[in-house]
Amino acid sequence: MPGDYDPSRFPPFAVTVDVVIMTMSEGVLRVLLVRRGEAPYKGMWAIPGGFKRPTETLDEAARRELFEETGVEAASQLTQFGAYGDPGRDPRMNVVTIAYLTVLRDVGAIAAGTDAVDAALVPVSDVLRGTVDLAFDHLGIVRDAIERVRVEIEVSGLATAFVGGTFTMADLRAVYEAIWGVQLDAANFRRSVVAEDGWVIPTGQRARPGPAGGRPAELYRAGHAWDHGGPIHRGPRTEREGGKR
Amino acid sequence: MPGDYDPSRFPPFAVTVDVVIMTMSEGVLRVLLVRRGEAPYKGMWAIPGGFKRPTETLDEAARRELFEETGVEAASQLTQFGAYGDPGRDPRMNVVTIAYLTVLRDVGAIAAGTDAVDAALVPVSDVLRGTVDLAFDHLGIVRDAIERVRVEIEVSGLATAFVGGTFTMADLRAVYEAIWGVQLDAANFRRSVVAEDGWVIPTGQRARPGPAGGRPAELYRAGHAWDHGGPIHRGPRTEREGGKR
DNA sequence: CCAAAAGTGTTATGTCTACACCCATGA
DNA sequence: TCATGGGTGTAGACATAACACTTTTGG
Repeated sequence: MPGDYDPSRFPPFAVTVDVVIMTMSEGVLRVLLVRRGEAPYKGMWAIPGGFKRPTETLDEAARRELFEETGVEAASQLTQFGAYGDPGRDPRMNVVTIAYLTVLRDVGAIAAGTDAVDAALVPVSDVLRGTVDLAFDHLGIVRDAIERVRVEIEVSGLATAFVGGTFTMADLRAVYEAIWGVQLDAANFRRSVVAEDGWVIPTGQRARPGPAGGRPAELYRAGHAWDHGGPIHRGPRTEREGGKR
Repeated sequence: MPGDYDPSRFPPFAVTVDVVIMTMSEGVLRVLLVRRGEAPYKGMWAIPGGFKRPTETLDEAARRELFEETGVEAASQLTQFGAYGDPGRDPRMNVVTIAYLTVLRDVGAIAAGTDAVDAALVPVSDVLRGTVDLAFDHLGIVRDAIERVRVEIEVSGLATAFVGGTFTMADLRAVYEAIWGVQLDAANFRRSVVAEDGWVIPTGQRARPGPAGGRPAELYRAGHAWDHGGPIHRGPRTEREGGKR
């Protein structure tokens, strides 16, 4: 190992940054995919990304790529979740990619605006089921991103990134239900969130009910306590395989 | 962004893999550091690592580096936790490093055996306090590794990696207490661990008490349930800054 | 016998869950 | 007024924490 360390003779790699952009619309979790215009994997769907520049940090590269793809300046909530460097993952050369995850709301209009290449918000269930084929090892990257999201909404404030600046309890609850694939009791959900100050701040305004009527829901803003973990936790070790009870 | 994607003209990087090796001895959490023999940062402490080869995966590179440094074949429990690529983090060239974390027991003799360069098991408290200066951005990498360990022992079976093949309840409890910096009730700790099958398996043997006497403790082996999270959890949201109560 | 450490029992307190019930709105 | 969804109350199940107590060893 000491003799290996020769700076003049190291194997060169290309380093890229890929960004998994997630959003929720129509009650389902979706991922932003772009259609590739060149070989390899021409015409297939892929997650947006590009080369890291030597003068920027990895985080800066991710932020730049996100901006170039969507026009969104998401300085916060851009979290690195993995590195991928299997030989042959890019048929042309040795590429190591650093994968980032971010959550946007109202990405629909943005995605439609990037007309240089085709872009779409694909339900993650379709990706996981294999309905859409992804280029490179991007299927594995998206899979890891989903898993990360499932954890992050529990231990960080990621849940509020899915909803707008103001939201109802039902909006917020729908995020947890869609991502965890569970059904939560509306009453207990509300209690958990309102139990402590800092999670949500009532605005005094009301959302107007849907076409079927119903009591108008209170509108909240996200509080400051989400940085240290969310108020909602996954059911107490239910249905763990191998457990006794 | 479409025009950028020219394979013949990409910025080359060196890609390395660094391994943070942690262990517990004398009741304190320690990290394995090696002393650098060449410039830059000659004579300073650093975490072991080396170049990724184009023919191997990142995980394989980490496993190989670990083996070359310690002679240990740790096929499992080698988890990637971050990528670091700030410009200038290596003064000679553009280097992106992928950081891995592993936990070993009885690394003392191993570390002493690597006589090519100086190696030491340094208490992480010393590293965090800045008592030892680390090369490159390795201080930040170790900091991130500690934080990862604190989370992993709660949500995965990492705690058992710190103890031997057989261990007492006190051994296991000491791991949580040292890493979280808390004091746990021995009685309640025991109950939580034996509450469900799968965490620990009694061997029927006893550990012999210390010089001051005391009842000999039962010896256990680790069960199979640790893959899906440990039985011990951090106190219920105590001392969160900004909370109400 | 005494000190020390392991292990058990017990009880108070807190948290989670299910579900009954009331409130406010559109049609 | 009815249907629909929002919001509140509450009793039982369950989990946690604190600590007294018993057991088993070395001196």
